[in-house]
Amino acid sequence: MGTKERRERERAAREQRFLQAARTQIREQGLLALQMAPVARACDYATGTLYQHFASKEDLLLALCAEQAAKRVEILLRAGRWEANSRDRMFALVTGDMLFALASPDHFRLTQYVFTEVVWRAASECRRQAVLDAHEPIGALVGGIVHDAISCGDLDARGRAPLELAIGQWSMTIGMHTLVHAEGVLEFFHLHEPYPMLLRHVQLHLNGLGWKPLLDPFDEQRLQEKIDQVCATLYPDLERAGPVTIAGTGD
Amino acid sequence: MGTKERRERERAAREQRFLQAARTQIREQGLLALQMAPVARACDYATGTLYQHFASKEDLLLALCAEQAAKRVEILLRAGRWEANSRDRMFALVTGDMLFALASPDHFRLTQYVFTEVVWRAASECRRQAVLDAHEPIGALVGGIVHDAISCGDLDARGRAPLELAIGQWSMTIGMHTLVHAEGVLEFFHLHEPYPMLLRHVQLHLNGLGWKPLLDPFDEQRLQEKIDQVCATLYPDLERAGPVTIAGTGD
DNA sequence: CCGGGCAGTGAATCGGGTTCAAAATCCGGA
DNA sequence: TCCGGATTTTGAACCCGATTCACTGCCCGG
Repeated sequence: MGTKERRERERAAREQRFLQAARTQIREQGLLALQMAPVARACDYATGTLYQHFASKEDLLLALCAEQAAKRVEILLRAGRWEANSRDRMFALVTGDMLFALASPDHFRLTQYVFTEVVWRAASECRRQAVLDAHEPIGALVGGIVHDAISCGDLDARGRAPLELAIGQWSMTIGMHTLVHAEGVLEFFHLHEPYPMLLRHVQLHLNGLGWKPLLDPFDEQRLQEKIDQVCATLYPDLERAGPVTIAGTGD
Repeated sequence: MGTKERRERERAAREQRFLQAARTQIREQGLLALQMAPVARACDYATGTLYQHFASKEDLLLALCAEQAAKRVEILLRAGRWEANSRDRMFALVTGDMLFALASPDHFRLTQYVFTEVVWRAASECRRQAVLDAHEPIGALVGGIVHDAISCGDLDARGRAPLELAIGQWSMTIGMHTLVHAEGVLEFFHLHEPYPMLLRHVQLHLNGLGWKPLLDPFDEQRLQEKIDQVCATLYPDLERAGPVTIAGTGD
């Protein structure tokens, strides 16, 4: 009988509705104002029902994070599938991440919050695992690109594992997301256009690794072309207000 | 009369006691378990008195963050004063930050939490400003080092402002702190010894910038010497369990 | 020595996450 | 179709802890 199965499906659908409602509430009122009862009410369920899906408020936040992470992964996988040299694919990965961050600022605010000791600890073990699992493909993807680079001679591993070589890019990207969302910090130091700077520094770092073919990221023209190419080829759907421009005056 | 002045001094002293008590409570029970009433009680004051110093719990957290940031700045300033070439000073800065992070893991967990939208927004405006002000010297310091590098020819600015050139290092460092404190993430990707990797990637990035004198960070011997030199010269008091080692098998 | 004001107090208030006993619903078997 | 036990849903009550505020008593200038 398909009864059990149908139940299961309905339950999953309801969970989606809850997550959707939470997302809406966060978008409209901010993370700070998220409350459990209104989320349940918005879906025409009692508070208690919500707790059959999520062990706590933090648990719900992790679930939200995992769900959005899946979307992010989907974007990033495009870079992995791209028919281009290894360096361009690695760069495309960071670019995709940047575009996703610009398109979904809420996701990174949430992620930042979720990985905080206080929140992380307050969620259930299995939910934590789900968040990690949701991010796993990114590691595999990055590892794969580095591996390709090494085996085709674009990159000399110097005896290091793929992820050890990629962690510089990774932490730089995460750090920039953090800075962008740390309200007031960049303005305080008179820094603007953080993401274009990230792209430039990623190229610098790739050069430092000796990842061929080298590219001079201070050659505005070349760098801009590269970015435009990646955006147009892989992420035509993610360009919002306008294209990303490297420009900047440096004054 | 000195009455007003004395009052002021006593008030400041009390604030210190509150912060100290909060720090102790966090160290012993974790950030999650911090409660206002016990902090007040621990200092033999009523809850209400605590609120004469801090507008909210989050406000207290920001104050704690600002206070610890001052300590961090103190450490980092050593790198600025060091009689060494610009590149070594920049590297020493990141190394100092790493040592401070290892010595005060609580500080970075707190900082990560504090810069979160939810917490940041829940603190008072002037407290937020105080946190930013506490970090300002770091920007000045970094800017100064980059500036020196440019003017003595170690680094070609290519028309960029000092902080625009340093933001790569900065975001990489922040990102690594974030990764280190995101429980379970590094283990999940089988990455160990994050800070040695950070130091290596910082050197790689400096090479990418063409910041002279270049150094091959895959030359274990050389890199280790550099690290040892910095630690011994500038941070002899911060080496805890043992020296930082680059080693790593790369398998 | 007196009185006004100012800091300190901690019990009461308030808000919101979480629980759980009762009510409703479902479902397989007669 | 109807019945009774199992399962799910409900939402008001509970609990915890941050925050407030009416009251207390101390300090200081006159």
